Amino acid sequence: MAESIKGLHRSCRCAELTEAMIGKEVTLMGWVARARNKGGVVFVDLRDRSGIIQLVFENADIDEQGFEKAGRLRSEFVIAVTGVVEKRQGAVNDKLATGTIEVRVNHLRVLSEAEVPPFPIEEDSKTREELRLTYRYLDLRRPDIQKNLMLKSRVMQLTRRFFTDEGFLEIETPMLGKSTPEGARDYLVPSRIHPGSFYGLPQSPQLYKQLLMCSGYDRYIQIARCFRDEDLRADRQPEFTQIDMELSFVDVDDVIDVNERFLAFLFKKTLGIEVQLPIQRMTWQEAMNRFGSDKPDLRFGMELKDISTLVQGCGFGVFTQALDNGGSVRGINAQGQGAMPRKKIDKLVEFAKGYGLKGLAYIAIASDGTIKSSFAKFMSDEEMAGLVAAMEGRPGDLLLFAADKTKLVLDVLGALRLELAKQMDLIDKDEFRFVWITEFPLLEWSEEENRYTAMHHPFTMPMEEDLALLDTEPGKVRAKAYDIVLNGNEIGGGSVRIHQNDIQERMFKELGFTREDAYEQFGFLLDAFSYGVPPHAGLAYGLDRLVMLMAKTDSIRDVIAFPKVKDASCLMTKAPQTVSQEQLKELGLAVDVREETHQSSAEGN
RNA sequence: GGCCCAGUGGCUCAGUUGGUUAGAGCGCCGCCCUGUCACGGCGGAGGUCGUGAGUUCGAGUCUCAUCUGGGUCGCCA
Repeated sequence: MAESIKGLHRSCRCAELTEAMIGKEVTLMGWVARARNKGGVVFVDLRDRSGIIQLVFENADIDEQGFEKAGRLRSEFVIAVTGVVEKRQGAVNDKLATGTIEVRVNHLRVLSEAEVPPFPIEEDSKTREELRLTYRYLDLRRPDIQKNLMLKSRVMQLTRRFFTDEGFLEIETPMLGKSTPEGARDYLVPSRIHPGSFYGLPQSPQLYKQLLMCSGYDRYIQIARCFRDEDLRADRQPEFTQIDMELSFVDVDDVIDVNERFLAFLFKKTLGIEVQLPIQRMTWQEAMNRFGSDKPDLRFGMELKDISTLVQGCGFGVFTQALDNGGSVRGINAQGQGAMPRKKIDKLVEFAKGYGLKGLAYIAIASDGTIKSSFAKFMSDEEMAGLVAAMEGRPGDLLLFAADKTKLVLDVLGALRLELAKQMDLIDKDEFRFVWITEFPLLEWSEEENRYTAMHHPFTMPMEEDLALLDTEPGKVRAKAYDIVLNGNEIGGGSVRIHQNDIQERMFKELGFTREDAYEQFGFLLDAFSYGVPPHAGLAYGLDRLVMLMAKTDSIRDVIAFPKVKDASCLMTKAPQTVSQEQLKELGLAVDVREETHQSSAEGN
């Protein structure tokens, strides 16, 4: 039976008690984490978001009825107790922050009884995620998730403090906006007042923040919810939060400067970590060549080597054909892996095939220096020795080579490098290694659309020194775009925006936009620019991903209170669901779906 | 859309080459216990093996399909 809270006031949270409070009477409220009934004495671990304190119930201190109630306490009951803080009479528990003290209870109220939870409420849960997400409200009681969400709260607070102190204004932008077909798929919201018309939920506040610059709010920040209707990943949710900012009268260095000071501030205040400033910078081209990635993990080496020139005219058709087709041949050296069993190498080959590569060539160097290779028979001994030398191969090393279109080769070796680092345990999990990636390509050739698309977005400023190339070799134009990368994860990115009409028009032309297309989609922004626009630039962090890395967890779901699962549904609420005919009618909508889709959402399991 | 992994009592797992009443730890329930803290002792309940079809004398174990969850490629300006 549940009792009232009437007349009771919580003194503090459980783990906020200290030895300094010994002798004081306190009132605590929380959940029963564990009850140990010894017959004549009952111990209860009381839990709240601060941690755990041990309660002692003994006949001498509490009335008969209260003592009997204490004996009936079960896990997850919500209780209120009044008692005196004491130094422990028995052994101390050094696993608890409050392990030297306990509260001797003289009054107990059961505020809420509880069913036995479907899985244990404990740190480092072993329970499968499916179940935890179905009962997310219970999962959220677990100390590790609580720590993550408290860290996220702190990050948001420090973010606001830092940028406010730097003269930024926090301004909200609409959730109900205009759908823009460029980029990710939009989530659409039907309009009741305009049947057949839809709002688009923001993929980011991009256009609004540029408008704010036009309006003179020269430093803007927002912790903004964003939506992208694309497939999920371990670090990707359809609904996520950005730390979004835009600055006027600035160039690349200004944005980088304030942001690296922000990161240093944030990591110092939350994790006590000193971020060395300035943060290293690397051009996109260098990152791709050395690491096969535009978000390189610099916590370990194993850099890629381009051996295209070396294998030119060699006897191995796979290599020469790749070169003939304009591709390249590159390799990595997995040091000390020369004895890797054939089966494991085959697995790596399969891994590479997953990216679309046809195969991997390898040279395994035994500890005595003898060579085992998948392609030695096509090469002379001198050529093989040359390869080994170029890869700095030493006895005991495993050299892996990919030959194909350069983009694919880089992709595969970049992924292979990470995979091998994981297998070889090369990564120091306690290290936080930042790097700015700069000078991204402005445009990217899209095979399926048969045109250039913006790598960042259509308002990204080309580098001045490349402007001339825009008409001749658009693929070679570099942009004033930058990403901030942490431990191989893109945690933020941004660019300087185009504020000159003529450049914007050339940009649209390269993207295959007619003047009409451009005005149809972005007319309000272009108009705004015609009334006086300051040079401006910005950046946005993926807050969830950033906190995920700070919390050292592998899943973004661990830092989001109510995340979606892989198919973008919510196991707890069962969203999304079908709606009534009345609702549809009011919106002027008719639903036309194949039967299969329609049934699966109705029943779970 | 493709590929890979997992699905056995409330939770986490085991289950040999397909073979009689499917096991364990934790949890749960009852009784006992005044210093435990992953408390302890004694006793007990609880599953037909995600679902469906098939192969077989016989399937948790093999085959196919399907559902659920995870990872990943494509996708994510």
